Amino acid sequence: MIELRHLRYFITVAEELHFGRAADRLHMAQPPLSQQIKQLEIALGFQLFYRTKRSVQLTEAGQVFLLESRKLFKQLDQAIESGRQVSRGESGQLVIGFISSSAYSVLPEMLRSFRSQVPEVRLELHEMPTNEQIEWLRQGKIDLGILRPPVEDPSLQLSTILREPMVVALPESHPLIDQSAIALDSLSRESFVLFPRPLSPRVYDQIISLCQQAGFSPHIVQEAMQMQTIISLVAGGMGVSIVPISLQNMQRTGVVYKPLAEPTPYAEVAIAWRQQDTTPSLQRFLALIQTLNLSEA
Amino acid sequence: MIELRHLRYFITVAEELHFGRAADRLHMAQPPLSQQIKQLEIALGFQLFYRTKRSVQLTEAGQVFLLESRKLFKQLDQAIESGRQVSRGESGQLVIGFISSSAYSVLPEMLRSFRSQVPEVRLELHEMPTNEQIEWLRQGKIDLGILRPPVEDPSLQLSTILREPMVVALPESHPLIDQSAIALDSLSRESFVLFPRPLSPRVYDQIISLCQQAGFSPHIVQEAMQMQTIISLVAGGMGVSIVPISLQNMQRTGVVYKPLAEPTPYAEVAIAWRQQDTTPSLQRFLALIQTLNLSEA
DNA sequence: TGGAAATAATATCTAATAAGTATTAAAAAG
DNA sequence: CTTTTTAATACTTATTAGATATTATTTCCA
Repeated sequence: MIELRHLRYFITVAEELHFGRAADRLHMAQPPLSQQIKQLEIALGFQLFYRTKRSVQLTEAGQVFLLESRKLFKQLDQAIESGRQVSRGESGQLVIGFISSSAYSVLPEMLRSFRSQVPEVRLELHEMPTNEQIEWLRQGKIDLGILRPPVEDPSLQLSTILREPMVVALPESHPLIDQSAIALDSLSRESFVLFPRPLSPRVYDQIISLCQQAGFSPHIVQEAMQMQTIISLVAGGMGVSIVPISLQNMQRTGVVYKPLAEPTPYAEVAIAWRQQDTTPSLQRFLALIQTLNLSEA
Repeated sequence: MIELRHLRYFITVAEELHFGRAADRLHMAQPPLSQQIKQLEIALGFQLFYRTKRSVQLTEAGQVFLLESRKLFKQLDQAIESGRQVSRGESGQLVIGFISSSAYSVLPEMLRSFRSQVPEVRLELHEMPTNEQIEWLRQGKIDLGILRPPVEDPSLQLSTILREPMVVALPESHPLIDQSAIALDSLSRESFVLFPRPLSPRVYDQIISLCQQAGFSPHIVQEAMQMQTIISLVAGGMGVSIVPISLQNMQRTGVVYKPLAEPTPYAEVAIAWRQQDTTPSLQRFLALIQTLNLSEA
């Protein structure tokens, strides 16, 4: 079996063209050097040197193999170097999952500052709902999730990065449009467009419970996975909705957002990652998020 | 000291993500495998795996190093293969870059004699200007360049193979055609067709400077990358030019070549190759060129 | 829960093999 | 023709890769 030792020895002998001197340079005796070179020649299947009893010369094949061997060591050095760089977090990649609504709030700011401060790390982004993110985090398919709490899984670590108030989204033709704040009970006869409960059970239940307190059960005419879709449905007059305030950033025409008259529920956004997962890229991302004030985004 | 053994073991463990199974595949016991991997990590200076007591995962650095390690073995195989080929006398190929004008001077003779004396080496030829050849030599895309000095790069070796006088190229309808030699100042009102300076700054500057000495700055109406094109433009009456004498071999009708009355500048042609590059094919080519007398070509 | 199974690490021992020593054979130098 | 140089061979020693036995956790399942 060929080992790097063989190549190191070969290169030295090829440079010295003298077994004795090469052995000196390698801090070893001459006979084992001869043996190792012979071993290499047998493994390769061709002669590296023309030897007489007194002199040593490279064969043509030996010349070619010398160049290739040197290249090999260069490449090894480079492999080690790039490994070290990655281990120091000076390059590498970070795979991130995010909920669609975060694209209108925290995500842009996070990406911008990571890009500018850690440009050597490649980012890969996947839009997906919270429950799917949890699964992908477990399987190691993503390194970081931007999602809505709660997350029960104890192997995942969680940090809340944003608490945003919920607002009412109305079609611009709606009669309540002139009010500065909407009382919930004025919506008791309205059709509601909401996200499916599994997407964010906590926020969903908050909304339902608020309506209950206002004395009615909301009439849900349509569910949609994506916040964008919900907003589009509202714009199309399908109904009203209650959504996180950051959706305002979408600038969708045909929709007007109004604060609630009642004490507002808050929708939280958190980041989640595997507890044991300590890739340098991730560490840097987490450290950077600490420094950001995302609540205004 | 890192050995290929370490890399073989690492690759297997990385593929199995399981020390026990990896050890099986390697026909060895699990403990020494753990030890060798640990040894490798110490030598590299970074972790390759995240290990818990029960599971193994590649670190980011490990992922990078895995790819690099595989490349390394591929390159080793290739090194062995090309060594074997050479040893069987099926020695590979020689890739040559050449300036277009050499096709009318040194190149044909070089190729003919190499072909006849070293038929087992395949030749690959690329026509390209000097500056491009230098780049390709550096990148190892060509093994030998036939080009115009100067070449500054210290990693390249140079040998001049031809010094040829420059002559004036005139359209055959030109009034000066009856003169046996052309005095430069008689061209002060002429339109010139020349190559772009970067192609051969030394020759270009020589021409300009000669004109200056004759008391005028040449009026350059057209530049062309290829000497053939320049000659065609002259034949078409676009202007006159000053070109290496070997262009006569082109036998282009409609053009007449006349020596200069002034002391002639010489255009040199040289061969260049990587200093450390000593493939047998190249060596033979270089040796052969020594034996040729190209100055008459 | 509690115990069995799985799994990587550690400690210790054995065997393979790399390296060393002594010597030989041949060639070159004087 | 002797001395010196040099690589190869034969044999011994030292190193270290690998094997065995065991341990410490963790996971899985009853």
